[in-house]
Amino acid sequence: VTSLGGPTAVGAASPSDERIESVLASVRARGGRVTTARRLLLSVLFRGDTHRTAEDLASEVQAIAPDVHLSTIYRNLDELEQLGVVVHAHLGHGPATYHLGSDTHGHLVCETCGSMTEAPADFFDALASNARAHHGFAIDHRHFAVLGQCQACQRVDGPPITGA
Amino acid sequence: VTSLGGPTAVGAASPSDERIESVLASVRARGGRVTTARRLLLSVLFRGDTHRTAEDLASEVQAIAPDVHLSTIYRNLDELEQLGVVVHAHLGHGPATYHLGSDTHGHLVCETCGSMTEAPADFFDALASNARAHHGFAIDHRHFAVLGQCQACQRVDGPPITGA
DNA sequence: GTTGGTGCAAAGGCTTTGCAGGTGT
DNA sequence: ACACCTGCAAAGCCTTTGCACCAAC
Repeated sequence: VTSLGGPTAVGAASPSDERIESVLASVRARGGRVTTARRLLLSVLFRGDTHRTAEDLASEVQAIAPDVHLSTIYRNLDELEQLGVVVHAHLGHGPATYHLGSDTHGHLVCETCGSMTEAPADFFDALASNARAHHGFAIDHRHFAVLGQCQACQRVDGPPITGA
Repeated sequence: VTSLGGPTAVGAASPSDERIESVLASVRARGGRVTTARRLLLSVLFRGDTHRTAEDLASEVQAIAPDVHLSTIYRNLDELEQLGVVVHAHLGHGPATYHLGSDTHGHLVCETCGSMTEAPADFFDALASNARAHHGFAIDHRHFAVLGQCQACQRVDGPPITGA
């Protein structure tokens, strides 16, 4: 079940507004323009739950500006990823999910029921050490989920076939 | 009667022939038929390199029987996966690769250059313990690769911009 | 003869791209 | 004014599916 990702605590002035403006400043500095689609996407990103697909985000943007096209969302997510504002993760088959670059957790995804659990970054420390020591390889535990089987599905699948 | 893909027509039986026949016995036991495509796919699987895509395998089969269609390869790989003979792994974006179920290694894939390194199963022991202890989750380190950056690409990307 | 497998073509799901016209600076 | 960005439609990539014929048992 979900936990992390609730809206930030309410303050006098919305803290996401500051973050949005800060990102838009980077966009401008890079020669980019501040468009409605871009601003809306950012506000949706900073406000909502984590683990949303491009289509989820598009729907939320389109609730306010119905003409914003899915391809625009993809293009903007791409740019935001280059700026380090968001990262996308592949949680098994199906569409990628996007979340804020500040999130450092990984994901455990059940191959049987599709449920997802967040895994703190330090779950991956030993694997990271092994990869670095043996191959000089720096793992990125956020990009692809770790697949496997959740507790509930292990119980169900466990006894192979008992006959009918 | 065709000799195509049958047990080696001339000469002593090879070790893969035995394995092929053993798999085909399981297929028959399950009510399946032994077809040319199926036999050829198996011989290609047992003979060749690991980490081949469905299309790679199709090409190799088609070198002998040009009419075998890619969709037949997919269907047969699917069935072989249910029998535990093969597993497929997603090595980042791009097509899945298939290898023998007896392979237990995982994969480290460079996000920058796409190079792939095999990681022994025990690299994942600590992660597996964490996942089990904290979430009762049984990881399957073979299904999805661990992404990251290889040594060479870290050197190139590492120093941001050193000028000319 | 029955069942299951196959070739082919078409669709499916997710994402990217080409283009012509609109928009921010 | 200029480059950038956008909406739209179409393509692309990998994989699955529907269907009629054929082959294995």
